[in-house]
Amino acid sequence: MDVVVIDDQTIFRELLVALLEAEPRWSVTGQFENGRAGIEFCLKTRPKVVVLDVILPDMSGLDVLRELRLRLPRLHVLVVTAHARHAVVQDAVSLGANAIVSKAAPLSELRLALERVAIGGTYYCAHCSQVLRENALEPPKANDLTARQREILQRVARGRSTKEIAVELGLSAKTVSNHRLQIRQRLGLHDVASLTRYAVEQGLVEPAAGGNA
Amino acid sequence: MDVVVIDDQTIFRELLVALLEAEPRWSVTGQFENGRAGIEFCLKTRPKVVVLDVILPDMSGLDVLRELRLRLPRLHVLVVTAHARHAVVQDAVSLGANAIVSKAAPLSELRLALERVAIGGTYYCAHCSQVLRENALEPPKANDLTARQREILQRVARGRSTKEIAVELGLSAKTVSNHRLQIRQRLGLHDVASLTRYAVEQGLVEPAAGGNA
DNA sequence: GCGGGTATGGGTACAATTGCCTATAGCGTT
DNA sequence: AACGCTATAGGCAATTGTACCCATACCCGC
Repeated sequence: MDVVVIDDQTIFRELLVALLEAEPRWSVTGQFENGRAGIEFCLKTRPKVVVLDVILPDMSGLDVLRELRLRLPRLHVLVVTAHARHAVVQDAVSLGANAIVSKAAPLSELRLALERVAIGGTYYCAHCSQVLRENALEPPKANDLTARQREILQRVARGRSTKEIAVELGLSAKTVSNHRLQIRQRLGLHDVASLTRYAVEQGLVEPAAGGNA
Repeated sequence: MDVVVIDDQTIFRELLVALLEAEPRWSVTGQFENGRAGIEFCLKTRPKVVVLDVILPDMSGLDVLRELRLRLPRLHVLVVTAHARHAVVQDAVSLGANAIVSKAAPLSELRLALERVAIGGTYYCAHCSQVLRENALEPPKANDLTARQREILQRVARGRSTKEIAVELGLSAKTVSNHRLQIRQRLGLHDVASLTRYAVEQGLVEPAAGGNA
């Protein structure tokens, strides 16, 4: 069974390839550390299975997945991810990943997922299943913020004080304070540092500390 | 040769263990996904070599390294890191890591590093050597932080309060408070949000908020 | 219309951070 | 030996953020 591995962590990638090559059932025809080269190779050689990491240097693994789905609909894609966050898992499934496994899952789950996708099945690792269930149960806005809240959060993550935000937005300091409380409760993050990292992750602010004071 | 592996990415860890166990020269006596359990095991069993990841859920791999160095000076530690940033590489070397290998390096470098540390040698992967040379050439920048300050900053960026940090490091809350003041003055960043983004940029913490399962 | 969520404001009390001062001890450099 | 830097620790006052409570007003869907 032909397999292509796309992951930028070379050691991880080579370890995985070694594992696969050790079993006669698998044959790794190509391994790549960026999305573009991996896509080109898949278009040319049409492997049966692709093991795809989410974090790649040139593009997101989810973008790779989208492109592969468009041009090779019958390809089986197993997504592996270091950070099995809600948004990532949900997006991967929505984009048609046949399987998704967290790198924090035991190796046995990865093996199982490989066998499943090889025969056209699907597999979601235990943690990802949990995430999917939570997403399905809770209305989609569960971990989403309103536009106003994002506006506030963005400024909090830029280091603005409650007063400054109030002036910038023409509000009472009390209103901003209440918004901040709402945000913290909704996200379950009760300190500025965690809120900031969340904002960085969501792309609301750039990690660069300087330059935008 | 007894080896202990400490890495929170289970799949990576198990792949590495499988690789080591496949060679009679190596014997993996324990594998752990957090720093505390790994340290306890090392203190009890005194292995020859520890393969240590920098990113761990409970504490930084560099903190683990410091503690292991204090209590088991003859232990050989091979540090592996997903983000081979300047500060991380420099700190690892300063703390006495016998080898440091980026996860982006080829597997062959990891094997080589293992063989070197097994006989008491050292090894720095190509990229890490490059980083070390650059650090050596450039005089320490004015806005660089001391190891202690980075340790504090890392915890601040993880959302820890001054009190919590004091308890974690066994210091007075006042000392931590003074360190925080020093850090803010040196970086010219006078709020937690900016400090957090700086820490994210420097690779001291991951942007992921909350538990990064 | 009525309930739910959002946006807007206020009050109050407590916890935490901040800014600035002091001081001692260790460590390496000159 | 003297100096500078770091790490340690304390005091004190002001500011800020937090966690609760409350109210009004708007809009949307049932």
